[in-house]
Amino acid sequence: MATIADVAQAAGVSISTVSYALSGKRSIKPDTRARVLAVASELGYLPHASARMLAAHRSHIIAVSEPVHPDTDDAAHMAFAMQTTRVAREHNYDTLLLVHDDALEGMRRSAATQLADGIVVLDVDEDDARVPLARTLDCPTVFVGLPADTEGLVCVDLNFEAAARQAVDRLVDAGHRQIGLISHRLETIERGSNFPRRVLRAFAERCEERGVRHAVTHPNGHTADGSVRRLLEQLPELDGIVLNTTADVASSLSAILATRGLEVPRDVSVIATGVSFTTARFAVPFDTMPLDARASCTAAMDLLVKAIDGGDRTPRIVLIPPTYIDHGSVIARAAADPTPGV
Amino acid sequence: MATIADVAQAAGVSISTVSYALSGKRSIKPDTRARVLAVASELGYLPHASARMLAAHRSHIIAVSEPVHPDTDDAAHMAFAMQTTRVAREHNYDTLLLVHDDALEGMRRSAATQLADGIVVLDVDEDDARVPLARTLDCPTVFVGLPADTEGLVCVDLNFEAAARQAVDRLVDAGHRQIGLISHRLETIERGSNFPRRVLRAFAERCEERGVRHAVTHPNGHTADGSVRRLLEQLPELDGIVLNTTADVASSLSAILATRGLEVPRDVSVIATGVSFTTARFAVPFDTMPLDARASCTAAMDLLVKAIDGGDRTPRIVLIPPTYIDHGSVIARAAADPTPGV
DNA sequence: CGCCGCTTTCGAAGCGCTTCGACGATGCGC
DNA sequence: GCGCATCGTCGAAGCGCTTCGAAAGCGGCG
Repeated sequence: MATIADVAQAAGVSISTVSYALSGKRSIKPDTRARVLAVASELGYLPHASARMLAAHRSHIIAVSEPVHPDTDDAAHMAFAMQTTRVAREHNYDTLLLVHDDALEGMRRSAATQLADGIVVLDVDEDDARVPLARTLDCPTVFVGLPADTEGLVCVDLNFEAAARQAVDRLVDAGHRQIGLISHRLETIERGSNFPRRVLRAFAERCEERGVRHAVTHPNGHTADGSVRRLLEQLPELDGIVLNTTADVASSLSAILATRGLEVPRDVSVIATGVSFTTARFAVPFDTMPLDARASCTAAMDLLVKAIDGGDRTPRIVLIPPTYIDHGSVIARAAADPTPGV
Repeated sequence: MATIADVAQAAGVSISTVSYALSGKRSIKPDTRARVLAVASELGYLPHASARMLAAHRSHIIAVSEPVHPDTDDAAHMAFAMQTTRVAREHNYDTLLLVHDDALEGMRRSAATQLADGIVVLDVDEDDARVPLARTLDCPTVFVGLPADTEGLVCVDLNFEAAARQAVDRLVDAGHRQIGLISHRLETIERGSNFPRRVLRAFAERCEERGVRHAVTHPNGHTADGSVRRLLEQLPELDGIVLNTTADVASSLSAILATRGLEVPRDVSVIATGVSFTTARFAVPFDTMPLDARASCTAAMDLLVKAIDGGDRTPRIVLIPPTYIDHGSVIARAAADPTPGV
């Protein structure tokens, strides 16, 4: 409730001196500055948010656009929203949450009213309506995820292709010969998130390059049983599984393999790749290359702050290299063809 | 980018006339008003957020305090944060997300800088540090959840006691004689959320009143197997289960009962009560009395808006009556003692 | 000694909006 | 026909802050 005028009066200086003492934008004699700071903290002075915004042409607020579809993975979304908020605070920004139908209108509104200094767009679809909108807004915007047309945008995403390739390489290097990919449900893929497709493509290409048999399946429901059955039909000697799917499907995998007498990693090695859940607490923990909300949001916020404060709005795509976390779910296989070498 | 001065000039009226035409706070001649509105929408005029805040002493922003613990149920939290945001928009408020360690400091800051007009406190613990803080803030605050000491607070919560009693009554009325409650993990309860305790107490009391055998168990991990075993030890003729637990435990229940030859509802009836997940897509959908984020947040926002706009800050506790959703997981039992009546 | 340049501080002009008081114009009753 | 109430509009005073330009004070140098 104390205003800058109260502080100025109590410290016996002018309002502008207080302002400069607190912001450090001009040099103030050290003892004056100390006195001002002491008085300010004594009075519990905090600058009035809207007055500061109005005068400084900066709100220190970042809008977070977070759409919610029926098939939304709430836990994953939560993680991204939370991390965005946390990282924003580290840069001294607050976050305004824009959800649902309001995601578009909210972006427009918070940009036009200059409520937000910048926008973070989460859960980007291949063909996302927020892409053309962002181009018209004249408000720094960072996309977390990769739309089809990235012309003029700043985007951050996990390098899903690298993650898929690395998973294949790990398995092939360890002697696996028949590798299955359990992907996302078809409806999810059709709805537009593009990373499942990127994983699909990179997985298949890498398997071809490395010359191993491979197959892909999409779960129907919330468990992996149909997927396992279909994989085994195509790959009778299935010895490696790459997971790029939801938590419920992944967590059901061990038990379902067990019903067929298959044990992880004794009979089948498993690697999760580009997934947003942690596999550490599964009955059998899987090796994983997580889609790490913290890493993505940190990178996104760095770019956004650079755009806001530094005026650097050059379009760019930042692909975050995947990290491999070993939980022991991959073991070396004896060579499939046991003819002695050379 | 257009300012109110641009609109005024284009419409040939003064700034204050534009302001009144748009806000409706004074009467303006209909055709003047129409002209102003036309010009405003043509110019795409939207009032500058901070200028409006500063002049009107109102930010139209509500802070949402959402702590995140290690054992947080992300999906449930997401639902509450999203619903709060959605409902706030219906009242023309935006929401600022305060998470984690910043939950306390953020409340203080957004109140002191008058960034927020009001605060919604989510996931309230029995002994929540945000309670004493709220009492000092002089910023309208609504708690979603019930702390131990509600003195002077405005709180909204599901009537968990009524939900527990109603679940017991349903089962007893349908002839069940041995009812088990699967509660939350002990660590969750000890951490401080109080609704599990309220359910425990009301469940036990109601069972006593109705004169049925009952038992309570807390899961250890993420499935219900230990809980089912312990319930059956105490209640060999277990014929009804009340669930007030997490989604993973609940979703594992049918399969675990099946391993003991028990089928829902043929052998055991099940009612979920005060849970934040939906049971509709379970293999066997359970009857449920959901902890409905939408209902809680709507009620909370109504109270908050009343406090902000109407100045009505009278402390009160609003308990939301539970709704029973029938999925057919409860069937009538033959009377345990089959002596023919009268 | 006077001038210059530096440091430190101050005054005042906004930022774009809301809102209060006032003023001219119009309509009514007596 | 005059006074009075009412309606519609306007001007100006803020809201609390940032920031620019300038003033004041001071030491050093020619």
